[in-house]
Amino acid sequence: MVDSVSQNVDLASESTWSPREVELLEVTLQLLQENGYDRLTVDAVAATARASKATVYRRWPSKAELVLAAFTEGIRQVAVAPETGTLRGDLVRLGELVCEQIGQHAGTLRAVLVEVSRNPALNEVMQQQFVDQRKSLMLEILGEAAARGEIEAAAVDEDLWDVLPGYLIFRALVSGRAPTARTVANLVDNVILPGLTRDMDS
Amino acid sequence: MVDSVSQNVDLASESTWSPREVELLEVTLQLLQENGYDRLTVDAVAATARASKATVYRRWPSKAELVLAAFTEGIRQVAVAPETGTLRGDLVRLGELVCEQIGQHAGTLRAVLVEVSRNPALNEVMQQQFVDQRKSLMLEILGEAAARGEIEAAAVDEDLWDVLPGYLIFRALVSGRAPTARTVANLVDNVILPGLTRDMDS
Amino acid sequence: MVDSVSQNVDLASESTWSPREVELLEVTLQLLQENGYDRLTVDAVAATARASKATVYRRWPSKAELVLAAFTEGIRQVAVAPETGTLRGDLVRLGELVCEQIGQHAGTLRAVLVEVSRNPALNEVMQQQFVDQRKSLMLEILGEAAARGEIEAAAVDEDLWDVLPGYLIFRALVSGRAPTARTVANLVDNVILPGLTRDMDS
Amino acid sequence: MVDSVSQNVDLASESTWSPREVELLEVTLQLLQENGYDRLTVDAVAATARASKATVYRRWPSKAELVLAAFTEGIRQVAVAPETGTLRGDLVRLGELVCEQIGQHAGTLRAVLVEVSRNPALNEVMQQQFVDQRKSLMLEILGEAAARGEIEAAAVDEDLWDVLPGYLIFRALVSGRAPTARTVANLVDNVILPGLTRDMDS
DNA sequence: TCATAAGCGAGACGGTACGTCGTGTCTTACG
DNA sequence: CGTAAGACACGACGTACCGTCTCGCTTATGA
Repeated sequence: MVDSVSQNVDLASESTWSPREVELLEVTLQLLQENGYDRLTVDAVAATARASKATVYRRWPSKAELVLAAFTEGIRQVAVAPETGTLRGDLVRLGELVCEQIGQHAGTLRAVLVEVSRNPALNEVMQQQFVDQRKSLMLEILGEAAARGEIEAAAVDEDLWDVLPGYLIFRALVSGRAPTARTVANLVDNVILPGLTRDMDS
Repeated sequence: MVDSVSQNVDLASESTWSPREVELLEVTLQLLQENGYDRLTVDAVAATARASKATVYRRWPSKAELVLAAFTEGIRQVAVAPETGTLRGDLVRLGELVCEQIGQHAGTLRAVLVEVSRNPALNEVMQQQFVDQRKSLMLEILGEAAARGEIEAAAVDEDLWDVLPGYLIFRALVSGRAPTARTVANLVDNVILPGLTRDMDS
Repeated sequence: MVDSVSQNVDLASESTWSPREVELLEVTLQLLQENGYDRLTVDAVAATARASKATVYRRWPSKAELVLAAFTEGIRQVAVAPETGTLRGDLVRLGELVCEQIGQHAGTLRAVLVEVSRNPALNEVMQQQFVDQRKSLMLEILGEAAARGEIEAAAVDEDLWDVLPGYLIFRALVSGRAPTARTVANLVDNVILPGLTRDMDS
Repeated sequence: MVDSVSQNVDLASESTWSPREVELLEVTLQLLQENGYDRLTVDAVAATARASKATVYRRWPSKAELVLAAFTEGIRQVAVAPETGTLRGDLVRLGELVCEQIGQHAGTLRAVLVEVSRNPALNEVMQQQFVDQRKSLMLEILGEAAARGEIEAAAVDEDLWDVLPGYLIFRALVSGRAPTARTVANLVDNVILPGLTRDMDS
C-alpha cells in the first residue's frame, strides 16, 4: 500500500519541466487564476513570460494542454498519509487538505474541467495527478483503520472511496457553498464514519 | 408538505420565457449536445432558429448566458417528490434522477460552471434553478421519512442535505467515472442511509 | 426666359410636405449636418422627432430618399436673378450666392452625392432642384448681358454654362480650399469674363 | 523644371505599400468598381485576396480608409508633363487625363469624399495625392508656356490654377453630365485660354 | 353615441456588414 | 539551432443599422 503511494508520488514528480518551461507554466497559472480559462490568452502568456508564441506551442500543442500542465504543476504536492493514529483524525485531516487544495484552485479547476472532458489524453493525466494519488491515500488510511480494528475490511467500497473528497470538491466547485472545517467534521462524523462502521454495531 | 412541493413546481415553471425564447433555447440545447460548448456558435443558433443574432443577444448578453439559460431550461423538470413509500426508495429514485439529468448535460454544465463562478447574477439563477429546488425536495423526502419513523428528525443535517446529489454530480463532472444505478444503490445503502439512521440503532 | 425660371421656382415650391413631414425632414437635416450620411441613422431621426420608424418609412421608402428630401428641402430657395445691371455684377453676385448656399451644406451635399449617383430617380430630382434652376438663371443673366451688348450672343456655350458655379462647388466639396469672395471676383474677372468676351476685342 | 517633375514622380511613387498591400488594394479597387462603395464588403476583399480580415484591418482601420487607399493607389500615375509643345496641347491633354482618371472612379471618389471631409488625416493624404501633384504639374505647364512667350507670367493666378481639372471633376462628380473630349476642348479654348491670354492682346 | 377604421408610438424582428479578438501556423532575423 | 517578434488565415464574437412587421393606443369619422 505504501509502495503504491510512493509510486504515485514518483510519477507525479517525474514531470521534468525545464526551468523555462516551469516559468511559462507559472505565468500560465497566474493568469489563469486571475482571468479564468477563456479570458486567458496564449498571447498574454507569451508576452508576460517575454516568450514567443512559438516557444509555447513547441511544448504544448494547444492552449488546453498548456493550461492543464500549468494546473497539474500548480496542484502537485507530496501525498503523504496523515497518520494521526485514528481513522476519524485521518479522515478529517484528509478532508481539510482537500479543502485547502481546492480552495485555492477552484476557478482553475473549473476551467480545466471543460477541456479535460474533451481530451482523453488530458483526462488520463488528470486521473493520475488528481484521482489515483488520492485513492491510494484513502485506501491506505482505511487499510490502517481496518488493521487497527476500527472498521471491517469489507466495509471499504471499491467504488465509493471518493465520497469524502468528492463531496467536498462538489461543494467548492459546483454548489456556491465552500466547505469549512465544520463541514468536514460533520461530513466525517455524520456520513462517512457511519457508512464505514455501519456493520460494526451488529 | 404537498403544498410546498406544488409551490416549488410553480416557482420552477415561473421562469417565463416567451415561445420564441423557448424555441431559441431548445435550438441552443440541441446544438449544445451535438457540438459541445465551444463548437457551438451563436450564428448557428440564430440560423437554425431562423432568427437574427440581434434577437439572441437582445435576450442573453453573451454566448455564456445563452448556454446557461438553455441548460437550466433543459434541466428543469417537474420537481415532484418520488413518493415510493420508503426512504430508501425515495433516495434511490432521487439519485437516479440526478444521474439522468446530469448525464446528458455534463459537458454543458462544465462549460457553464466557469461563467457562473464569474458572474454573480448567473450564480443566483443557478442556485435557484439547481440547488434550492433540489434542497426542498430532499428535505421533503426526509421529512416524510421522519414522519413515518424511519429516521429521527434530528438526523437531518442542515448543511449536508446535498451529499447524495452532490457526490453524484462530482462523479459525473469531475471524476471520470459516471455514476450508475449500482453507484446510486451503493451510495444510498452504504453511505447515506447509515448516516441518517446512525442514531436509530442505539 | 423669365417664365422658365418661375416655372422652376414653382416646381421647387410645389413640394407639399405636411407639417409633420417638414418636422421629420428638419430633424433629418440637422442630424445629417452633425453626423454625415452614414453616421446618420433612421432610428435616430425617428427618436429625435419622437416618431416611429414606420412613420418615416411610410413617407420615404429608404434612408437615401429621406436624406435627399431633407437636403432638397433645406437648400430650396427662390431663384431670383441678381439684376445688378452689369454682367460682372450679376456674375459676382451669383457666385457669392453659390458659395453661401454650398458653404452651409457642403457636408450634406457630399453625403447626398453618393446616393444620387446610384438612384436615377434621385438624380432626376437633384437635376431639377439644383441644376436646371441654376441654368435658367445663368442663361437669363447672359441673355440680358447680350441684350445690353456686353457680350455676343454666340459666346454663350450651351455646354459650359456652369463653369462658374461648378468650379465653386468643386472648391467647396472636393478641394480643401473653400471659395471666398476674392475667389469669386478673381474667377469672374480672370476666367469667366475673358471667356465670354474673348471675341469682343476683335 | 524636369527635375521638379521627376521629384513629383518620386514623391508619388514613394507611397511604399508592400506587395501584399498592393494586392489587397487592387482587389479592393476591382470590387469597388464592380459593386460600388457600400455593396463592397471587407469580407469580400479579404476572401478574394485570400487574406484575413485582420490582415486588412491591420493596415487600414476602417473600410473607408481602405477604399481611400485603394482609390489613391488606383488614381496615381506617372505625373509627367504632357510636353506637346504648345500650351493648348498641354492643357487639352491634361484635361483628357483628368477625365480619364475620374471617369473610372467617380463613384468611388464620391464615397471617399464623405470620409475625407471627416478625417483630417485622410484629407492630408488626399491633398498630397490628388491636389499638390496636379498643382505642380499645372504650374509647370504654365511656366513653360510663359517661357515660350505664349502667356505672360503674371497671368498665372495662384488661387485659380485648378479651374481646368476642378470643373471637369465637378462635371464628373456632381453634375450629371460627364465631360467628354469636346467638353475639354471647348473648356480650354473658350474659358481657360482666354483667361490666360486676356492681357496678351493689349 | 358608439364603433370601426386609420394613423401613430414603440420596438421586436430577419438579415447582413462591421470591426475585434483569439488560436494555431508560419516566416524572419538575431544570438 | 533555438528563440523573440509578430504577420497570417480562419473563424467566432458582439454591435449596429436597415427596412419590415406586429402590437396597442389614440383619434376621427360613419351609423
